[in-house]
Amino acid sequence: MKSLSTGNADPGPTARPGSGDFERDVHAVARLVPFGRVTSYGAIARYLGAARSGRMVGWAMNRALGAEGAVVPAHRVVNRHGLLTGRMHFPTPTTMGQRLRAEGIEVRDEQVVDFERHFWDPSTEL
DNA sequence: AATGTGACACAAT
DNA sequence: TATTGTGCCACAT
Repeated sequence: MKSLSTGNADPGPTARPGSGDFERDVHAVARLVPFGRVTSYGAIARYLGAARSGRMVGWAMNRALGAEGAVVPAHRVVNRHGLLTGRMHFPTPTTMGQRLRAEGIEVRDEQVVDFERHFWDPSTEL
């Protein structure tokens, strides 16, 4: 019985099945990125079967920051060039680079140095 | 309801 | 080689 007065409980925005799975999957992979390593949006998207949906990965990360930025190392996710494209979405534009440096990753001019050396591909490593 | 924008990536020109 | 256009899907206006 519902009895719920008028507006139901409303589990939350975008709580529908399907899209929520994708987002959660992205978070799962992001958490699997080892310390001192980085991956790319495209790599995650491809691993999930959405090779051309890198943008959605970014959106999922954005949500992670507000929801559980502490458990989802979004700073380890950069674009395919190793560029810290998502730095503007962090508390401060420098947070992303600082965190990477704290993990021993060299960051130069908003870009990961030796990106390939630190690159972690879920399709290959996982 | 429709249009525009976006933490990307790739093909075509 | 650089630029432009397209696909992807969700969200903001």
